[in-house]
Amino acid sequence: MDQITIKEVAKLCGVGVSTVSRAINNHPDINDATKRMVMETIRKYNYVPNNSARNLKRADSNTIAVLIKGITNPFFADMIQVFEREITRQKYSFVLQHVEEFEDEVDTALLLEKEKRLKGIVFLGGISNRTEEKLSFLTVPYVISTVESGVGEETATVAVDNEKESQKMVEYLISCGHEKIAFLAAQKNDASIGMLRHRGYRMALKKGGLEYDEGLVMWTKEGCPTYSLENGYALARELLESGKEFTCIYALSDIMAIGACKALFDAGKRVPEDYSVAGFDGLELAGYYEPSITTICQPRREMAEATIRLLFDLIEQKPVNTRQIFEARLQQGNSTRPLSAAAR
Amino acid sequence: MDQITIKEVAKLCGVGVSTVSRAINNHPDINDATKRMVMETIRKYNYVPNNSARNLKRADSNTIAVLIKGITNPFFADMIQVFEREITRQKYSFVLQHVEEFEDEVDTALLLEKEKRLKGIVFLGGISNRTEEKLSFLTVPYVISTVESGVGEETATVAVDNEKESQKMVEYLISCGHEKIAFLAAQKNDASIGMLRHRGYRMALKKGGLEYDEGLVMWTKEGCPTYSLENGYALARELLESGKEFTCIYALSDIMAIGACKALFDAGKRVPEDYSVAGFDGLELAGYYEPSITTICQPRREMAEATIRLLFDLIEQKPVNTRQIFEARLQQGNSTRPLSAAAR
DNA sequence: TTGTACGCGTTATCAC
DNA sequence: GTGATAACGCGTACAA
Repeated sequence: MDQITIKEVAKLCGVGVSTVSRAINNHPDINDATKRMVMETIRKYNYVPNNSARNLKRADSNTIAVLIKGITNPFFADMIQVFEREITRQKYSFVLQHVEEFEDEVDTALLLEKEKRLKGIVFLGGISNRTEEKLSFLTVPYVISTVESGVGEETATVAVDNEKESQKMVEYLISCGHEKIAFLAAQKNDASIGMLRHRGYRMALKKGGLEYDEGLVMWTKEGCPTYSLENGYALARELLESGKEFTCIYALSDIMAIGACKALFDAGKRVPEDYSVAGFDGLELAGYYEPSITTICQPRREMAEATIRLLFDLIEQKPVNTRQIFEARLQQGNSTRPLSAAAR
Repeated sequence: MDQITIKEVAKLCGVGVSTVSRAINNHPDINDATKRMVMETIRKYNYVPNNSARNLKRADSNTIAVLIKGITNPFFADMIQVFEREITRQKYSFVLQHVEEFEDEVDTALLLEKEKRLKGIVFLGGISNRTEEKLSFLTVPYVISTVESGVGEETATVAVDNEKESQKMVEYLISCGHEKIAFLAAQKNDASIGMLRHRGYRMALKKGGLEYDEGLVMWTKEGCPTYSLENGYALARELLESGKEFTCIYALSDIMAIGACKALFDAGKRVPEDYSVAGFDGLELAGYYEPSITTICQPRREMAEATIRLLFDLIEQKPVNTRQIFEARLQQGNSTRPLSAAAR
C-alpha cells in the first residue's frame, strides 16, 4: 500500500497538518493562497482522505442511512429517488445500504450507526419480527417504511394498511361478480406483508358471504423468491393444473400477476375474457402491461416523502405523528372484467 | 451519544482491552471461560464495535466492493446475486455501493478503497469516459463489467460487443423484410452503450444497402431518464405523430421496447401485425410480456461469474485475459414478424 | 493565519 | 493466557 496521508501532504507543502485539514474542509481561517497551494499538491499527488479516520474523529456526520432488503425490487426505485433528493436537499448526506437476504437489518443498522455516526435511519421494506427487540439499542431516530406489521404504536411507521387494502381489492372483485377468486400467496409462514394481504383476502370473502377455500390459495414454495415473475407463473400454472374452478386470480403483487397472466396465455386462455387477474402495488409496469393490470396503487412518492419528513422531525425533536397510514387507490386496468350473469 | 466502547467493556469485565479484542475476533490465545464471560457482558450491554476504528487499524480487510450507478436497473438484479454468492463463497465480504447519478464513480471508489481497505472493485454498468484517467490512482485490482466502451486494452473488462450485437439484431430485422426500421435512441451526446448500439444500427443498415434516415431515429430528450418505460412510450408516440412511415421499432432496451408497445396499443395498433418491435438486454420480463419481446439476450449470469473470477485472478496475480467479450443470443419473441411480400 | 500535540476506538506487538 | 502500549489517519483545541 502506498497510501499517501495528510502528514505527507503537509510535509510536501511545507505546512502543518492542520493547515491541510483546513484546506480540505473549507475552514474559514486559512489564507487563500496557501489553500490553493495545498489543494494543488493534493490534486497532484492524488491524495484521498481516509474516511474511517474522519468518521472516527468526527462527533457527528449529518448522514442518513436507508437500509433495504432486496434492493432490486422495482417497488423501491421511485422511493429511493425521493430519499436521495430530499436528503441532499436538506444538506444531509445519503447512504444506501443493501442488506443481504440472510443478514439481520438491525445488526447492520447498529454497526452503521457507530461507523458513520448516523443522524437517522430508514428501514425500507420493514424489518423482520424476530429482530424487533434490538431496535431499542439504536440511539438515533429511525422510521420503518412501507410495512406496518408487528411493531408497537410508538415506533415511527409509514405504510398503507395492507390488510384493509387487500380486502378492498377482493371486495371489488366480488362486486364484479367473481365468486371463485384464487389467491397467489406468499410462503405459508410469512409474517409480514404476505400474511396481511392474505388476511384481507379472507376478510373480504367472509364479508361477501363466500366460503374460504384452501384449494384456491396457492402458497409459494419454500425457497422460491416470492415476488417474482417466475413464481407468479408457477403458481398460476399449478392452479390451472389442479383443475380447480375459478374465474379470477388475485396475486400478492403486480410482478406475480404478470407472471400469472403469462401462464394463462401459455395455456391458451385470454385475460380478461376467460380469467380476470389482479395484482397489488401499483407498479408503473402494471399500466404498461397488456392488458394493463388492475391493482392497488400505493402512493409511493408520498410515502417516501412522509418517511423522510417524519425522520427529520424526529431528528429535530419536533412533535410527530409516529404512525402514518396512507390510503391506497384501486386502479382499474383491463386485466379484470365484470362477470356477466350468463357467464356465472 | 452513549456509545459503549471496548475500554468500558474491559473495565466491566475486569480485564484488559486486548482480552476483549481477542474475544471478539476469535483469537486463539484466550481462555475459554474468560471469553465466554466477555461475550456475555458484551451481549448484556449491547456493545457494538466501531467499524471505523477497525478499518483504520486493520491493514487489509478481504472486502470486495461492487459499485453501481442506477441500482434499481433490473438488468443488474441477477448479477448482484451472483456477486453476492461468489464473493461470500470465497470468504470475502461484500459491499454493494450505490453511486448517485451526479457522483463520480472513480472518486467513490478511491474513497472506499481507503476507508474499507478493499481487496478489489467491480464497476457494474461501466464508468463514464471523463473519469477514466483517474482509474490509474486505484491501487487495488478492478474489473469493469457490462460495458466495453473506451477503456484501453489493458483494463480488465467483461462485456458483450454492444455494437456487434446491435448490428446482429438489425440485420435480423432486415432479413425479416423490414426496411423502414425506427430506432429509439439514447441522448444524442451519449458516449456509452447508447452510442455503441446506435453505431451497430447504422452499420447494419449500411451493410443491408438501406439508407440511414435521421427521421427514423428518435433521440431521448435531455433530462429524461433514458432506460424507462415512459421514455420508450414517449419516443414511440413521437414517432407515430411524426407521420414518418416505418414497419418496425428497434428500441435501445427491453424496457423501452415495452413502453413503445404500449404506445402502439394505445394508438390502436397491433404488435406484431401492424408493427414489429424489438429490444435489447434479454430481461426476464421480455419473455413474460405479451407479446414476448424479440431481444438480444446478454448472458448476465455468465458475465457476472466471469467478472468475479477475473477479479479474483487479478487479486491473486494470476495471468489473465483482461478483455472478455461475451456472445449474446438473439432471442426471437412474438413482437416481431417477417414482413410478407404483399405488405411491403 | 499557522503549527503542535492529543485523542477518537481498535488491533497488534510486546512483555509478563 | 493476559495486560500495557504503540500505532492507524484525521480533526481540533490550544499555543504561537
